[in-house]
Amino acid sequence: MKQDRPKISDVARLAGVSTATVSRVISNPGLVSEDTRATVQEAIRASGYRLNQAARNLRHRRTGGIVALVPNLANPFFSQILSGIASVLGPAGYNLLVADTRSAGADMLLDYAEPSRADGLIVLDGTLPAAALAGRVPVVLACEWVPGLSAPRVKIDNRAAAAMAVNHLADLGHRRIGHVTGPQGNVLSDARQSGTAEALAARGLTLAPDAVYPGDFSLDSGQRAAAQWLAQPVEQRPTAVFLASDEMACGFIGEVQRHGLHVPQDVSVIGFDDIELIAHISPPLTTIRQPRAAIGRLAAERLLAQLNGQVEPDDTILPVELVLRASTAALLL
Amino acid sequence: MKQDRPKISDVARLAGVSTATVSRVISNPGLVSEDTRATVQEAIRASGYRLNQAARNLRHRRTGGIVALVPNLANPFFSQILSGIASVLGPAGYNLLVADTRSAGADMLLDYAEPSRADGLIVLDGTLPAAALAGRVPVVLACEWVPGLSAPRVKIDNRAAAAMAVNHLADLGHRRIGHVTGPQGNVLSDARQSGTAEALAARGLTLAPDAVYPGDFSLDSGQRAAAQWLAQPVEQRPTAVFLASDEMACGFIGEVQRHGLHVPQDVSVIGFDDIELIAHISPPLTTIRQPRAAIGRLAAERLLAQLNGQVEPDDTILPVELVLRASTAALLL
DNA sequence: CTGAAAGCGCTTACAG
DNA sequence: CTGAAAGCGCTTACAG
Repeated sequence: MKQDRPKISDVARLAGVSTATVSRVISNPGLVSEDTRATVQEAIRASGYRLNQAARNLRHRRTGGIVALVPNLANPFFSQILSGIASVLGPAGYNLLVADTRSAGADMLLDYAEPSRADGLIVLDGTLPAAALAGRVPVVLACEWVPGLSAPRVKIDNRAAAAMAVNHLADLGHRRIGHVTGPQGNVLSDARQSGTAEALAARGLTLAPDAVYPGDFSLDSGQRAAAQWLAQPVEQRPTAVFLASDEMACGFIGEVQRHGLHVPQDVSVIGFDDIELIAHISPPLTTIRQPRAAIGRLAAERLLAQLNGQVEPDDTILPVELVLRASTAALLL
Repeated sequence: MKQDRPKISDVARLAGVSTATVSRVISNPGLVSEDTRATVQEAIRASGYRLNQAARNLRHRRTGGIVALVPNLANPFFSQILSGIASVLGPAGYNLLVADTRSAGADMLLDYAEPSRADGLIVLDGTLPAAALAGRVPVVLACEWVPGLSAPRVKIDNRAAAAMAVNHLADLGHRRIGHVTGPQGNVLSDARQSGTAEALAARGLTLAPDAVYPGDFSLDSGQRAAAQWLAQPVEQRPTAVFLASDEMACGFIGEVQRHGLHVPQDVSVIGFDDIELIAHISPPLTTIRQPRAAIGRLAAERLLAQLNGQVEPDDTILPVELVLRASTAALLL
């Protein structure tokens, strides 16, 4: 299209040196004498030369890109993680490519795990097939993880986090405690549900089957869980509910309020994630905060470390935090 | 790293043909006889050959990537737009690269507008300098736009959308109508504020200076606006407020409720965007819906059209929709 | 229909 | 410290 883009040979001609020297001035100036360097730099300036990354990458047999595989790009939960990833990838000279695994086919995934496509992968979707990812470009798993795939993981302790939520409710005197789960087959759902059951058991309580409401992290599923809860007899239904995501908690509270009941008077509600908005709803939501930006940053750092040859397959577990707001209260006797 | 990745010459040797023929089988099979094609395809299969995109791109003088320049990746507003963009770019064989313009320096932006970095740009940040973007790779502006930069725009009619909001409030009998603005210097803020003033004027009402509250689209700024509103004398302050974003509306409502007042009884509130969550808060928020996924899809399509040589510098204006929920009500006399 | 050869724009041992 | 030359892995006019 543009024949005017100067290339390295144009600069070389202008400066009266070889292309090798120009290349050195660009990528390893220490190798070049001060005089030559100045001449070349002037020629670069004068010609308006800009490095062609694609050519350099081909030569280096790398792509300069890192792909983030996200289950659902439209879900705001991931935007802050991406933001964290971008904040370390950019300065390190890598492009961040994003792909939505829900809308991409299986063959697309294979393409993304191609060394010619990306130098590494940050996988945020635990439902991907391990086989498609194994033995290809370096991978880091963030938040979710792919069972059977050995790769560094950057995550929180979901069991312990769930226990934290449950203990908070139990500390407030609640004994009938319910749980709204994440989607079936999701590693996070499982971990949070077992964490819930274990924490209850540790306090002599049980997670009754009719106190477990199936959800899928979405607002709508939280609303449906509330409908189920509302349909139960008052003396049987949980007085406090731990939901595996803030979105669900938001949907739950909205539905409960729509039926004239009050949070936390009629039911205490605790969520998970600490997405920004839920601090501003009424009542502000008590929740477990996940350090999303930090997860993104660390995942990116782990991947860069791998690319630089450091081998560190250990998991990184980030701390969560109980954020107390107004949606939970002591059980009224 | 891996010496085992077969290249086109390996396949050629295996099939007993030239590399040119292999290349043709891959990218233009019609040019090759059926027999040869079968032999080559078998050799590809047997060798496990996969095309090296970087090399093809260098040869084609393209990168295969489109960069989306987002003001703030952590803001959920953009995730659905990105999702729309990704849904058309993927099938068209392009990678979606994302960059956060807030965290990237000015020189980084120049890099992104490099033909060696990306084949095109989707700009979602109207505050970027036109000079940095002009005369470089093809650009499409989405949502926001850069004044003075001539490029196709995919957006809504922000003035008309603001008028829609204001008219709804006026139809409910409100006469003192307030407005919480977006950030200073943002093209959307300006358009929505003038739309508000014009619509009021058209009905014989005015936008009083003390009924304009400065915001920046964020939750916190909505909360601050509410504090300002609460500090005004009851008989002077607006009975209805139009906020330039849902996040601000959410912050506004939360603060008003925290002070014991009720929405919409004490003040009607209408937002902008229709982000998912605000349908589930109490009261559910009346708002103006922006078709975010469609904006993303269309922006991507316009860009692909440009890349294919179609010239169409016209703007695409997408329709908005008034979504009636419970946060607005008739003025009580 | 097929092949030899040049070239996309860089980088880097290898000499000197 | 610098240059000539090969090569990263493809594609595509040009011949035949």
